[in-house]
Amino acid sequence: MGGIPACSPERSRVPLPALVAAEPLEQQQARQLLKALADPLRLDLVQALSGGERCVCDLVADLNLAQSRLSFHLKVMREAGLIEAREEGRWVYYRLRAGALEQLQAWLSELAAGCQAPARCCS
Amino acid sequence: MGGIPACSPERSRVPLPALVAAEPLEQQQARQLLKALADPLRLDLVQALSGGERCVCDLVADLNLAQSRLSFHLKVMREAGLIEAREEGRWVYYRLRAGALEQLQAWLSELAAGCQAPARCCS
DNA sequence: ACCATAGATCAATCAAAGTTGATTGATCAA
DNA sequence: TTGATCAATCAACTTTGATTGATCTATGGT
Repeated sequence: MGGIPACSPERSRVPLPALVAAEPLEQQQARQLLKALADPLRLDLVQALSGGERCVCDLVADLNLAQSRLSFHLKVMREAGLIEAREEGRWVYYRLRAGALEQLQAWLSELAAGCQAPARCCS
Repeated sequence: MGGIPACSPERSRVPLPALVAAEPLEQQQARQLLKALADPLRLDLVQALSGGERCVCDLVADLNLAQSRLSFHLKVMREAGLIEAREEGRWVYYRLRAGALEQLQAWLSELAAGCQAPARCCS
């Protein structure tokens, strides 16, 4: 039919930013990951995904929440690089990015390294 | 003069909640820690404290921010158990709680453990 | 072609966090 | 005692983030 399909902005399952391999975390990336984790619902999602990949419709059913709400939070997590998606037919499966978790651990580890130094006396 | 001093609510340097030893993190505690970390200014603070204890006046000067603003964020971090304070004369020194960082690492580690399981097919 | 389902997006609303400036209590030095 | 400095708190305001319901595109079955 007529009309050029052009770009279809809907269902835009693009890879998205995503973190690069096992590089040490930039502060900005760390912040996004932490923010993606620092929400009650998203923590429930992380928990649900900690056993392995799940599709959206499962998550909607298991956690008993509005689909648009879930979609919103998945997007936040995806954009932070905390999870990634895989499409299969009309379903989308999400899983945690183990690499992101490892990067965060490494980042925390560095913080902990020198934090016990005695105070420089002020004034 | 007259009047009972009673309790002085100002400068209430109480220990505050704080986490217990090296117990595994409850979801609620993890969330508080993550939220305490997931803010640009607080990340700068964490960075500043990662080299060791610092007093508030130093932090105000180094990061060049309003004192009340700093105080607000220190409180958030303190209540999350991410940092702890030590008073000395009219100064207050803050430091990162290494234990909290370790707990978070352990928590992340558990998440990463099983997250690579293949999808259960839905529908 | 038609309809049902999966899932993303948008606009509007509402709630939670952060910012600012002023004030207050403590502590210390002169 | 006076005055300066440190740091916590409060109230008013602004900004950010989450929720809701509606809409829209894909996909797949009939």
